[in-house]
Amino acid sequence: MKTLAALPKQTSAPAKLISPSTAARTPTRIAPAVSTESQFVPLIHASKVVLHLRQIHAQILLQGFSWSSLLATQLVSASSLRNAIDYSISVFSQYHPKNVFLFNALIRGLVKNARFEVALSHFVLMLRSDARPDRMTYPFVLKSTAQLFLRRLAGELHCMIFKTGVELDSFVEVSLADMYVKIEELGYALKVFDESPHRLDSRSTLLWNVLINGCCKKGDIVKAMELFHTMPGRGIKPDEVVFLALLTACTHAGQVDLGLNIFDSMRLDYQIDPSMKHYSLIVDLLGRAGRLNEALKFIEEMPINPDLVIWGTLFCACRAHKNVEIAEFAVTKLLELEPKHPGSYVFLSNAYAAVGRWEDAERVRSSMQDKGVGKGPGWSHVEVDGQVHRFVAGDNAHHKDANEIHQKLEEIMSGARKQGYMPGTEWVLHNIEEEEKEDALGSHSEKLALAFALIQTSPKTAPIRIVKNLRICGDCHSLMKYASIMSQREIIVRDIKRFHHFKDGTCSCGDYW
DNA sequence: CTAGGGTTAG
Repeated sequence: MKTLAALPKQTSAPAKLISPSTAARTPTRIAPAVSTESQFVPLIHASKVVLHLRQIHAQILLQGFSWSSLLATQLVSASSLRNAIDYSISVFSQYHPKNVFLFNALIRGLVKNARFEVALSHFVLMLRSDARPDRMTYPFVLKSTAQLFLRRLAGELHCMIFKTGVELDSFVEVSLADMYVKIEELGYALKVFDESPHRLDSRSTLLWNVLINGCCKKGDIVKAMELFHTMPGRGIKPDEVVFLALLTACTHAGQVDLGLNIFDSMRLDYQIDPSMKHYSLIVDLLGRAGRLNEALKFIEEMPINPDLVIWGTLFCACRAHKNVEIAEFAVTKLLELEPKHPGSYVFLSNAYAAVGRWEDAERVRSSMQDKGVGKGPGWSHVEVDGQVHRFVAGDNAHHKDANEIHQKLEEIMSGARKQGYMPGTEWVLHNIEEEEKEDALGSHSEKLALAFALIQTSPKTAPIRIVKNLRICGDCHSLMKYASIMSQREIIVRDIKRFHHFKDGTCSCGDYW
């Protein structure tokens, strides 16, 4: 099959294509390119499946001369949004020369599909090409950098934006601030915020949310509340998202009453209807603090029907506080919801296991795998010398340093045991998503990442920074503390909820998270 | 004459 690159380009040979002799022989080919393009664009947008896109692609190929970067861009963009990122990459690589639109479409698609490393490598290709990154490029590049915790690149990108005079519109600013939040440089995030001409725009709620969320993630609820309270005075209307951040922070800080006040204020002072997420945060807030009866009462008085997350949250709280009675009630409710909610498997399986119904637990677990509804494996990554290394729970066999990592892990664990570390088997059953198989405890992805980083980096250098896609489990949390003592290193884990700083045997979250 | 965008939480 001919590749797109091999086809004559419309701009390079127009004279030849419309010459009378050519036109006479191939009359269908003299239609103006513009009309051909405009004919394809809506088709691409209307395509629901990748197969359609491939058919359109083939059709465009048949009319080779009207192939344009616009169509290529549309194809790349449409296929990436339909979960066919590999097809996007192949269209992208076939079209030359690549302009800024094409690069942007691909980078955006890669980010939407969580292929952050690949997104960054295409950004590098872009820098080496004639296409110059613009204000549409940076939000995605910044997002990738943030996700991968690449602190050095973060600064370089900010410089690049500044030096090349890319317009700092509110999108770029939000992305910049959020990147600094995610790499835990709250000071820089605040600087971006303070210098933003958009921050007092009534539509700048997002920028405020990013900052407040940053404070919450770091555990600085005082600063978060301070920022929050300055919003109305500046004409910024808090939205439902900022309350999610604040309530989560209250839960992590054990500030139950503050959280309840914020929840009331959200409804009464700001007229925001709580969503299911807000309700489950309150259940978590009460539950974690051991106020289980109140949590139950709260659920029963909710104006909407509690979903499985709510019952699952209550169930986890009951287990932590060893309240069998309410736990069983929560399990009953979870069972009632089972047929309707394909996402309930993790909770349900744990609930069965907790009441000793191992066969049911196993049945749920395997049907979860059959239907492919698992939340995906836990993974962690860690950066060493600018390279991102990713680890998946229980599976480091393919890693080239698998033996060394395993050995190092053994060494850490036995050292920790001497200092009082007890492998926390209760976490095997805890609802920390997918990683709870017994043998997986010793090979959780964050442990693998830690061992790898300790091998690869020399003592007393920069902190080890690990990113984890789920919440860190209690056993790993405990081991990290011992590891921070033995290695004399600072270890930072950014999990899905917040930052954990391990130093000299303690964690910044105060073990309540 | 020009396609494409940011916060919770993947």
